[in-house]
Amino acid sequence: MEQDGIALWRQIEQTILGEIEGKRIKPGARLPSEHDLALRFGVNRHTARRALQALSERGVIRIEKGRGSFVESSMVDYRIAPRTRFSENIARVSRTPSGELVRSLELTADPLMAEALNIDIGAPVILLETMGIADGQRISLGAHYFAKSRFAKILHHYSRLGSITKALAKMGVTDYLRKTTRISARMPDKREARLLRQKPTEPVLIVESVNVDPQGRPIEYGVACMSCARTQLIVDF
Amino acid sequence: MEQDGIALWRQIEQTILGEIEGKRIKPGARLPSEHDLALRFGVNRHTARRALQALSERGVIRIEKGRGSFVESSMVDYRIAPRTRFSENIARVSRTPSGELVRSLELTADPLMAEALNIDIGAPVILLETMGIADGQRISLGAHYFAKSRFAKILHHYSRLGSITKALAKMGVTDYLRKTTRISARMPDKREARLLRQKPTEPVLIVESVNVDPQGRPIEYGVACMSCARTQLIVDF
DNA sequence: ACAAATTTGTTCGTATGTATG
DNA sequence: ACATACATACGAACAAATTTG
Repeated sequence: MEQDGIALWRQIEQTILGEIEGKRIKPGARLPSEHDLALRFGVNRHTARRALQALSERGVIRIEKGRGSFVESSMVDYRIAPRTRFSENIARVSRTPSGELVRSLELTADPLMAEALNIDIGAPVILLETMGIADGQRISLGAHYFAKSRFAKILHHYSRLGSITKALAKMGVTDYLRKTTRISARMPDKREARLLRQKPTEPVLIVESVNVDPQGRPIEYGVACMSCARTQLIVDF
Repeated sequence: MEQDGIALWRQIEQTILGEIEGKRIKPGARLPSEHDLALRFGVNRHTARRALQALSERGVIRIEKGRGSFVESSMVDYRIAPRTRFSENIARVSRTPSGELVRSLELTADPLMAEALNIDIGAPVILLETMGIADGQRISLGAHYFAKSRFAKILHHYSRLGSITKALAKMGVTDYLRKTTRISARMPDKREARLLRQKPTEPVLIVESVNVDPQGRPIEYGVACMSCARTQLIVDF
């Protein structure tokens, strides 16, 4: 049975996952039938089936009764580097990036925002909530906080340009970089799951970052909530 | 009530969270009672209670009936940088690091391992599974894969030294750095939840990395599974 | 319209190793 | 040391959906 401490079906899962991630099986392609996989790995059909089930739970494949198992459109590698920009990030993997404003509102700085933006607690803050989309797939729900004192017109520019980088450029910020990045994960609330079109039983990655201008002054405090079935963070140094 | 699009209790949750993360309320300390918090924020006790409930679900505080709410021992900031080492990482935040071997076994390289370690599929691989502990709290369950051809004696050295960095040094690898890092999240399986002493309903962060020597040759392929209630990843550039 | 073949889904039964108390 | 529960793995059979001839 389990000769080397790792369950057979897990090994099979890993092997197939590797073939999918390495693009040796392409997105949309049909996997061999359960029967064939069982033959190939020399196991019972149940064991092969278990591996497929696990891949399906990961969102890597989709199983259709009577038809077979199919590789889902691949995960987006979201690169985190000092100059991460959403649109560049998505464009690099030859996908069509698009942003959409979910809502925008004004509020007053709570201690977290105040510290990140280096403003007083209670100072006015503008929040832009955006949906990041790649090839029609909803990738991230981002909350972007700006000090109103400096970026009062951010909403105006963003709604015309559809890009935070471009909106900031209009306001004299031609360059900025990532100062801190904190990554965690949790279960989504109902609203997040609905907006990201994902199951509420699947976790989301939370990426918190502060962007500063070349002089080190805080520009933006952002909290992104990413579907972890559709994205994978890649850290570049 | 919800004057600016974000529920009151969420704002209170954020404010208290900020105070906890900023160490203005220290680990182990008792929070003000629900009644006092309600007075402070000018809301009904139920609203304050909702915020506490949310913090408790996040694992940030622990609520004891009839006694009060207490700040859990704080989250560990786990830094990811080119030279990340577990023990240095934990020592920096003045905690006691310790490692523990969960199990070790030999297996043959699946496509994922083979690519990462630059060896043939099916080549012998040594797996060390370790538990990373900080201040008695279980932080991470790490799977470390080494090519047996080069690191046949890794288990021998690790079991005497209790540190992978030191074991590698014994084998001539005095320096190594992180080549790639991929971060994702998922629900833990039962074994992972049990070993990490966490609820199976709480997600785990998955950090996959390849460490290489200064010449760029792969040394170790690692997959760490981290309790995301107790850790937060910080990316440093 | 129908039959046959293929493929996934489900339910029995049996056996074994591992973890827990 | 023992009993119990659980996950793993194999085997056989049949049901349900889909495709093909």
